[in-house]
Amino acid sequence: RERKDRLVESLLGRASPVEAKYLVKIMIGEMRTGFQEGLMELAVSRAFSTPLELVQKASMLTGDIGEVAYLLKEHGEAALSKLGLRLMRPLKPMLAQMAESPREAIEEHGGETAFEYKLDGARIQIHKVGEKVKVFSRRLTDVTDSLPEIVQAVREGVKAHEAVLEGEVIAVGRDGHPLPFQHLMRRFRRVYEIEKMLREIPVKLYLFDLLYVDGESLIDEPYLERRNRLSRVVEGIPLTEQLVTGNPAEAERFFRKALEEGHEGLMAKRLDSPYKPGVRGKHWLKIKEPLEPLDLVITAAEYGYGRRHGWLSDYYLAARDEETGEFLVVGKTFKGLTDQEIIEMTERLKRLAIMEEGNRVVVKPEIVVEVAYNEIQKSPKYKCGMALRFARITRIRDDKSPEEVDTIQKVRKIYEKQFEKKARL
DNA sequence: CCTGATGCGTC
DNA sequence: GTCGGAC
DNA sequence: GTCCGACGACGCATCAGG
Repeated sequence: RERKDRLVESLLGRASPVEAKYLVKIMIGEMRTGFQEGLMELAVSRAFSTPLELVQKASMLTGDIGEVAYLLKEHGEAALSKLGLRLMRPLKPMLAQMAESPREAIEEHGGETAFEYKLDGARIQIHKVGEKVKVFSRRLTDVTDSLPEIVQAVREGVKAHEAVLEGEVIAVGRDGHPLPFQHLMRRFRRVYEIEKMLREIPVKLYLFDLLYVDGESLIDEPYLERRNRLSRVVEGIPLTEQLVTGNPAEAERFFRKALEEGHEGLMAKRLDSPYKPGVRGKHWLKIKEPLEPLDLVITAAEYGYGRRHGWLSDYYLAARDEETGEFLVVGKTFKGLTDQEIIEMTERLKRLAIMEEGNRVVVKPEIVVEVAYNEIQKSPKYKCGMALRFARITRIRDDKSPEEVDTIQKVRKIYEKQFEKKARL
């Protein structure tokens, strides 16, 4: 510790003020310069006089802009052009945009599309060469060791010598129903006691894409072709439930069925779309449905950072306990308000301030907001034992008084209702 | 050796 | 992961 | 349309400090 202190001290001592500022920013990992991978790709493209598209493509394929720059410097443009999908080296996953409804997805995709169940788990990319299997997470970290049963399933169920596959891993209960997402997290990046947890929380793989098989890259093949090849290459590993349709009513029924079975919603995939690594576009759409909105009261707020400096932009949301009359926090959010609304909210909250400690201002419970969210999780952090997942403000309810906000008892009822569709540990 | 805080990844 | 804002 | 930063919930690993 002392050695570290001294090293940092001497480094900063030798730096100019501006250098010191950025050294500290690097050390604490808060750059906030607006400079991220997008601009870096542009910079690399200019530095080596290489077309931007080529740099972007290579960046997506390797998932590593540093490596792209290195390749360009050492081997030139030719090395990038012949860069393809490489076994045991993960590529960035293709991402989806939001859509409101199955109908909207059908229209966006030109009259017909492929719907798949969207499972509430973790995305994985699997590389197989013979008996050797590697499993990568969404951000391309190697999670092979945490998921031995997935490795085993792939060895047994993928009937190809070489393959790159994508799927979702979820935690499942004894009845086969999905467990809430938080249980999966107990398995996902675990290094210790893997064997013990393996029995406690079983995980299950559902495959949905095939990017490479026995020497052949499929990423430029259309979705339907990849999906067909996938179904022919696996045995005994389930694929995500799928329905190809142009009928909005049929699609809507499929959506309801997915939700009824405890899943998150649907994906809609354009039938002729190639696999575009790292791209969040309209080829893939995700459709979810929030739970019934809650009216909650703001009991405290925190000052924001960066562009939100000086504004109370992060709000504690509370429900009323009808037994004690107390307001109990069920989550925090900074999402949903526009800059203008945050400024106005800051003024109102300052007038209601009761106590200020550090970055946090405790306020008189008075301002009521409507809040959307996707799940109620069991919480080790909040007193009431529950927390909203992905909470965001959808409306300021100036027509409601704090006495009229929803109760903890109602929140608990919604929490319990989730287990009609999901498994319990 | 144990515990609470922090870091980092999943969503 | 969601959302609003900048370009 | 795309990128970016503003930060939410968990849970495990790791670290600092008693």
